[in-house]
Amino acid sequence: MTMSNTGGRRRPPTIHDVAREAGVSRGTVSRVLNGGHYVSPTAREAVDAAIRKTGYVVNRHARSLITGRSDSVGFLLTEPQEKFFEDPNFNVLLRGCTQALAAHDIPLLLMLAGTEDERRRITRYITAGHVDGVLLVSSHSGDPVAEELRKAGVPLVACGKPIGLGSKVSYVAADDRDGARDMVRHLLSLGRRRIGMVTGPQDTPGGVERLAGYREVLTEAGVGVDERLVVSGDYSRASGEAGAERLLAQAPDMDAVFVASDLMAQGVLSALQRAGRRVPEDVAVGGFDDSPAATAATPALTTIRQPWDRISNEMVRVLLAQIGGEDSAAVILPTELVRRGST
Amino acid sequence: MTMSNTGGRRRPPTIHDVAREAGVSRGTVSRVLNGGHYVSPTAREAVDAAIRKTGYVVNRHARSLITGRSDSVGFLLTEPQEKFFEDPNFNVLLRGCTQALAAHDIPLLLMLAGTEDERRRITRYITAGHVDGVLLVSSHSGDPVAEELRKAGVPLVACGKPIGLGSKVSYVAADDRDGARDMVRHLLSLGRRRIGMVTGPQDTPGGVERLAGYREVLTEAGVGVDERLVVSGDYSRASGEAGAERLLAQAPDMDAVFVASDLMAQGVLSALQRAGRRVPEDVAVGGFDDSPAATAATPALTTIRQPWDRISNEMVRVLLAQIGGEDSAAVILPTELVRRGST
DNA sequence: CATGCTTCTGTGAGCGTTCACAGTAGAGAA
DNA sequence: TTCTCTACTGTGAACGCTCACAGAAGCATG
Repeated sequence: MTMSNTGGRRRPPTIHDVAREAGVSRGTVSRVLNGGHYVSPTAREAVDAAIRKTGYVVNRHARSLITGRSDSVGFLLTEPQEKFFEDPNFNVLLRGCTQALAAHDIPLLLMLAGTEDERRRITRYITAGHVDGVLLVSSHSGDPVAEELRKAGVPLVACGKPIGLGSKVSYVAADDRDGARDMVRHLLSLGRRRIGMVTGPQDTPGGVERLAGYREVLTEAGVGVDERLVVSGDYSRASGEAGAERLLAQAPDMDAVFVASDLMAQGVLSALQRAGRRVPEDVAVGGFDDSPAATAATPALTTIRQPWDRISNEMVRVLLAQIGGEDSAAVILPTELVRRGST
Repeated sequence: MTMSNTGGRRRPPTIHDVAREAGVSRGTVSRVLNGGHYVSPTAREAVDAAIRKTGYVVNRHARSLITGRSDSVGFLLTEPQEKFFEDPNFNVLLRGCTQALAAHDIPLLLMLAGTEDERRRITRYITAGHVDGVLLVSSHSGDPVAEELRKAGVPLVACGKPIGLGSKVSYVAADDRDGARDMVRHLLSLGRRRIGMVTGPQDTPGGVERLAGYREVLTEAGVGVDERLVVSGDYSRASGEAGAERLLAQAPDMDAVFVASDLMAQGVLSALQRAGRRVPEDVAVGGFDDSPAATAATPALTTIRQPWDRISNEMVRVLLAQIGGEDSAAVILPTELVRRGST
């Protein structure tokens, strides 16, 4: 037994201790630790045993000092944080990324760039090389922090297609346009022809794409787009409610509505109910996201599921590849129509 | 093609470069960087200028290697993660801690101990000294990870009083018992006497304390506790709904109900509505948490606000103090009754 | 026998800091 | 003068690791 200190500070074993214990040199231990080429089976076994016996864990600081890598990545949120922290999708994303990184033994550093001061601090922290790469949640256009990171050559993967940034930024996104197309086709297949839409904000890629999908399908189907059937929202419940009211006023004959988020769709349901319209009999309602709000609503929402678990996995995969020297990449993942009571 | 120097990898300036630029030695630069005792004004000025000019940022790995500190802390969640990531309180807590730490220039590492594998990895990571301390979210009893960290002498601050752990673990909590007392007193002051309760899980400190407060006030007031008026829930919306149904069956004359979380209270509202009871006329409903669910409910919930922003700040303060060598501490923060339409 | 190749191992250097210590200069006291 | 004290500065030695390189051993080939 090594000397033990009651409940406190014990000097952790170093690679040196392991080498001595295994009867080999530091170099051999290091080789076993990384990759492990050119190591004899006997040496490897001895080292493994010594590691187990001593409880050795590599000192990442020492390693980072020489490799230049930090073996950690940042999860950067530059959006207004209240909004995102209330968003269940964001939570799934954060959780998914943390777990995907954990599988590679890479810790995730949570970075919230709210105030100007925080933005500066975080930018410096990242460009100084204290993380190897950044997972970026900042879908809206013209983000100065992201732009600066891009310029500094920091490996970067955005969630959702970044609007403001140069084309060289990697991103992973759900196929918003195709999802919207699916939903509108679904509504058409139910015989609806006066299909309204409550859009998302038009400075976000998702908002733009979902509207585009809506327009495309209606045009292709020969139904055409009636601009009185299109109103804009900001993904909030309240804006869905307001949007539905405007739609009912502008186009009382509306028989379906595609809402760009489930949360807004909840608001739409309230407004329709207040106006005495039955869902789905009078008006079919389609949401987007498949968030908890979708199942909590009455009736439960037909919606488009975004593959958040796959998105987080892909973001991590692409980021690690980029850290490894590969080129930037864009990954677009398919969505899925989930049919429930509202259509 | 490999990533070339077009916008990327330049060797960052070291303390050496700064020293040369300022015409002083490494030691002096280091002294300016930390604390800064025994540095002449001229030297300090020269160093500051050189730092600005070179854009120097300290290499944390090198620093950590010698100091033994990592200047980072972990935010550890050992609970089932789905549950927590859906909990708005958890999000506020995570955000608050991140920001409070950022003010000290300390990054937060998010650690999710879901699978057995992850638990082992995280325990090793932490006990190896890769973080200086841990903010712990694990209110339920008998957490093996937390216990191991405590034994290893890792600075630890829990959110909510940890049940299973030894008394030496620091924690910060809202005054659950006092909050519950406030709510029940409030209901009594409205003239209600048949006050039911839907409790939280009894293996969490919050669940226990809220029930205790309920019992205390009713006993003190001479009303007494009718066990048919007490049912247990698990903080989920569904369990609130089920609990209300049981209460209505066991005690149809119930004229108020204290629900241990807002989410459950939402379920209670649904059940009461279905049973034809008006809120608050027939049955007054009091929640706990003041989460978004409270204002989203109809009618809006009277509830007990937990001071989550203060909780996160205190957790960070206590943890940093403990890392600095101070003793463990327990901090209990007052709650606040928020009156809305449901009472 | 020398030469080359492959597979494996040990060694010294050095990554960028901090820290302990030694040293210097100037002021004041003996 | 000489000594002491204070205020400041410079210098090696670490910290624990990886990396490049030099060697050693085993085996086939010239």
